[in-house]
Amino acid sequence: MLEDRKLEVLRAIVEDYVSTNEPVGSKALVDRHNLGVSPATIRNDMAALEEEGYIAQPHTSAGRVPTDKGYRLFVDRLSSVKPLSPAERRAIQQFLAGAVDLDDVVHRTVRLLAQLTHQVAVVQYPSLSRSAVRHVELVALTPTRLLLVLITDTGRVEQRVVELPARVSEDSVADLRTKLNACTAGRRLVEAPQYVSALPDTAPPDQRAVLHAVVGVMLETLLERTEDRVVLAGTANLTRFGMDFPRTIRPVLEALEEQVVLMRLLGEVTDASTISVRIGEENQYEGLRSTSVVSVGYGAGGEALAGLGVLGPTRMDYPGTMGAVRAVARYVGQILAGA
Amino acid sequence: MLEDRKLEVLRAIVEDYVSTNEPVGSKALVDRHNLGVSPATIRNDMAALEEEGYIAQPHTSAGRVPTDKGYRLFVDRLSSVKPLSPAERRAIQQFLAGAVDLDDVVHRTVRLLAQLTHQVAVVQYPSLSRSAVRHVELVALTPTRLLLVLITDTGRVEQRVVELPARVSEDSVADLRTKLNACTAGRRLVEAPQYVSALPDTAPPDQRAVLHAVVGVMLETLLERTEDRVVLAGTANLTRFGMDFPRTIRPVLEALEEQVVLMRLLGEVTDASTISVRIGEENQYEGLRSTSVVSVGYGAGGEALAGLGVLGPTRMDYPGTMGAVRAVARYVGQILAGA
DNA sequence: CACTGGCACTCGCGTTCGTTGAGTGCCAGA
DNA sequence: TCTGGCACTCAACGAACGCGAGTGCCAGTG
Repeated sequence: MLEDRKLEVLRAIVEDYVSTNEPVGSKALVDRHNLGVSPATIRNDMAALEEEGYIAQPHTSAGRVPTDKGYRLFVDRLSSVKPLSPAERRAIQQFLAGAVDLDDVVHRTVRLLAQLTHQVAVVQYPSLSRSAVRHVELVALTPTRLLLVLITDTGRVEQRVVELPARVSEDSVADLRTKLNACTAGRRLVEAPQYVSALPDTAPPDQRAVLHAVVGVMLETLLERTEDRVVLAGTANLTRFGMDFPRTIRPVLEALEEQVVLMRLLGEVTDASTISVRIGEENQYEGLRSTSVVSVGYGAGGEALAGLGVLGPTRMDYPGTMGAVRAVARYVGQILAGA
Repeated sequence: MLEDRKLEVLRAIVEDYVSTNEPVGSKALVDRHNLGVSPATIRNDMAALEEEGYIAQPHTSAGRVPTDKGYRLFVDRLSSVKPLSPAERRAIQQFLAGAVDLDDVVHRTVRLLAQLTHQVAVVQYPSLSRSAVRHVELVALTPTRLLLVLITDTGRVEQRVVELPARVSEDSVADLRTKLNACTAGRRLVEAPQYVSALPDTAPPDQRAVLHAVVGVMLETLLERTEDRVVLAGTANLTRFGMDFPRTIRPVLEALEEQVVLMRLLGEVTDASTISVRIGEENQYEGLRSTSVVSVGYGAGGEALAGLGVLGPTRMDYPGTMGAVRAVARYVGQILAGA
């Protein structure tokens, strides 16, 4: 009974604080939510909650504000993901359906997510390492220069120029192309290197040098840039924080410029069905200690190819944000599966 | 004589204000620059400059601040582009030389520019419309689906999926590929459509439908997305404005999210040798009225393929910024010419 | 005629200081 | 276990005020 009400009070505090952005006091609490008790009673509960570290007061004689720990409890036990309205779903579907290629899908997604959540949205390109080779193309630019184009089953295209140690004929380019495709098509990108690197040994001696060059670049493409690209949108939403400027927003903007940091925000996501929420201090990166990150994996099938999510103040509408993130991830998955 | 000194005073005001970010008064002026006259004399000059609209005072009994018109005069007549130090040049060259492909060049460039100028940097991808077709590749994904890959002489690669109305054999794909290349290779992208669109008429009737589909997508690729991609970096530098938060930075961040606005910032650039400076109110877009944009064209040869530049407060180190922008544009041009 | 020193004036900024009011903790009583 | 009452705390607000940087104007001088 007592425990139950305390949790109810915490939920009320989180909800009020999120919507008003002002510390919430005992009086306001009983007014807005019809708990059947007096302010004094609530005050006792609040004192207990503070004792346990779920809420805090910015200064004496101010209302209470949820702590990171408080939000955590709220997310884990007091809230459920809020589904989107049918109208919103329809809008998402229509917006994403208009995309013409992978680039377009990703860019549309990130903008959509930013608009939907009014926060900073981050979308990772379907990662090379988890997708498979659909086709390898070799194009002779000059007799000693090839363009290697790698196409994955997620529609991603990587290209590299290969400088050759010797001239090659159109025929041997075609031969090379066939060989490369034979040993990589359909393979996961993580597996591909072992097959590719064995290639030069099987070739006639006069082709080895050329093959080596091509294989070298191919391996480089497969390994080096396995998961680099991230797109973001909605940074203007950062200004909606009621927060003080340089101390808070500056480091966040700086963090968002670091590809590495962004990747790590989403990188740990592997499961397409569970939504990950990292709140305030739970974030690794120091500049993001005052923000929360809601992310989820997405992909064509059941397994996640990459992550997407949003970043906002810890004072965030978690149920709504989680709903939007989940919905967008699903629709993107559908689009990718269809394409 | 009098005119000369007035201009000197204006220059001094701009320089002091840029470096201190505080309205500059007559006393401080004679102290810091050794003009051989008394503060009272300067005051007269300042009154005249204010009368003519080159400077203004934020409020009575404060020092003077340059107006947009003042900065304009400063840029046009009182300053010269400041060349970079040899060390900086070396750093630029080394940093850019490490790039592996066009994407990498662009991303490195934008980060470099942001770091060099401590401002928001914007770099446009070499525009499709001004570059030429190097190669067209067709890849059969399934019997009724082709991947069209368009490679330009600037290293840019565009790809599209083509859904075919009928099954095609490998042979006819090869045939198609040859035809497409024959009629487009080496042509400017702006010229290409007229050659491509004539293609279906010359083909045997049984190929027409397929050819139509391919040509349709090809034209779409050539026309629709002629100049879309822009990359930016250094938004965190916006926080270095001493400015008040929501009123100033918010609209700027919003503007920077609009691809269209960004494109227009650089879009007018056509000449690779002259640096364009747009100051405050000179900007078309309303949200950027408190900022200045320094931009220049860049390209492999003499002619500009695209633009790059930086955006910052009107209170900006124009000579230094112009120097950095110009230098970076040159080196990028070299890299592109070499690749 | 251009420049200078002097002087009165303006006004933003920072400080101080009192007031206000929301919110709290605690306690005695139902 | 809850409630009403009460004294206390303290951030926020606003008025008052002195400071000082900076100005405009003017009479005087080479």
